[in-house]
Amino acid sequence: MSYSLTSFSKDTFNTTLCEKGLRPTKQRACVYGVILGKRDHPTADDIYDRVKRHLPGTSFATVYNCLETLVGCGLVKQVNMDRSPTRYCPNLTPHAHFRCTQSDKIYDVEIDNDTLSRIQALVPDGFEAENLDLSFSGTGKPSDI
Amino acid sequence: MSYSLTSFSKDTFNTTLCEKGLRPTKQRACVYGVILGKRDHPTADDIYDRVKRHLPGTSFATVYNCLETLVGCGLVKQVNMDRSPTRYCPNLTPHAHFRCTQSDKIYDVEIDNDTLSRIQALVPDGFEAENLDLSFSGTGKPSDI
DNA sequence: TCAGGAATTAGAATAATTCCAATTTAGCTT
DNA sequence: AAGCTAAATTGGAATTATTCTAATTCCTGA
Repeated sequence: MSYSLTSFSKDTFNTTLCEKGLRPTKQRACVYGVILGKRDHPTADDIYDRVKRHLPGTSFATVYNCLETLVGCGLVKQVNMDRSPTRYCPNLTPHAHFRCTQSDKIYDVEIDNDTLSRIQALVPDGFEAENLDLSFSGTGKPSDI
Repeated sequence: MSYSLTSFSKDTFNTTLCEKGLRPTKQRACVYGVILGKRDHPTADDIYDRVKRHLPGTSFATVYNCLETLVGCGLVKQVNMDRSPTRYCPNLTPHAHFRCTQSDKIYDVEIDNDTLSRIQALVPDGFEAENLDLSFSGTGKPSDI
């Protein structure tokens, strides 16, 4: 296999899955590996292509299954922008996304703690937010255009 | 027709469309009317059902066409939460959304100007945000659960 | 009233994702 | 090491929201 998880992420991967009673299979490792390997917010389709280069027999269903598992145990995040295909992201820190409408590229946007807590403070009393999603779209880096 | 636009919104509707060289047809008025009439963030499907009660011959394609037109001229906003069907909202002020994962209801969440400008300030130099989307999900009002 | 573009229509097509039933695999037990 | 069992994977069918298409109908302004 030409993809490789660093020993750190291999460890995170194994322990995170095992803690939940899930098996660290080669398909799951590969999906996780390709997401970590090229942090370009790939779609399931992109991931499928990349995974097939390492594990040619892999099916689409497996890619979706693996993604669901990885999202479920918090190893990767889903990024949904409008109606476009879901993208996946290994950046687990709280951050926003910016989509360039011209290149369709997605950029991570840091959220400082102060702004983050102000955002969280918007949630009215009686509501309990488990998740927050912040995204921008517009024209991105000059190099994209 | 049992739905009715207030004279204010009828006026907004007519002038906004006419300004863009678009026709204020009865289907468009009806779609706009049902969205204003029950501000519950309906899906295209919901809107289709409601419109059919007033204009029985209306097709799904028309509902989508009308929605596209209304969104295009800024009379309503699209709300996309995760992968669920697009919802529509007549609240044009900058606001966020909260989805209760138990009832699947969507609530508008006000964003004060101060927080709004802090959020806008997150966008890095060289990027120009035309749109911002902020949404929360979690457990909503006790009455929902 | 008539022409011509705009809007609507029904139904087919598409795209992303999920489901399903059958097979394979991994991780125990012995 | 062999067998067992539940978990994971597989290919293909199904689903769902949405978009497309080509034909028809409707407005509007000459």
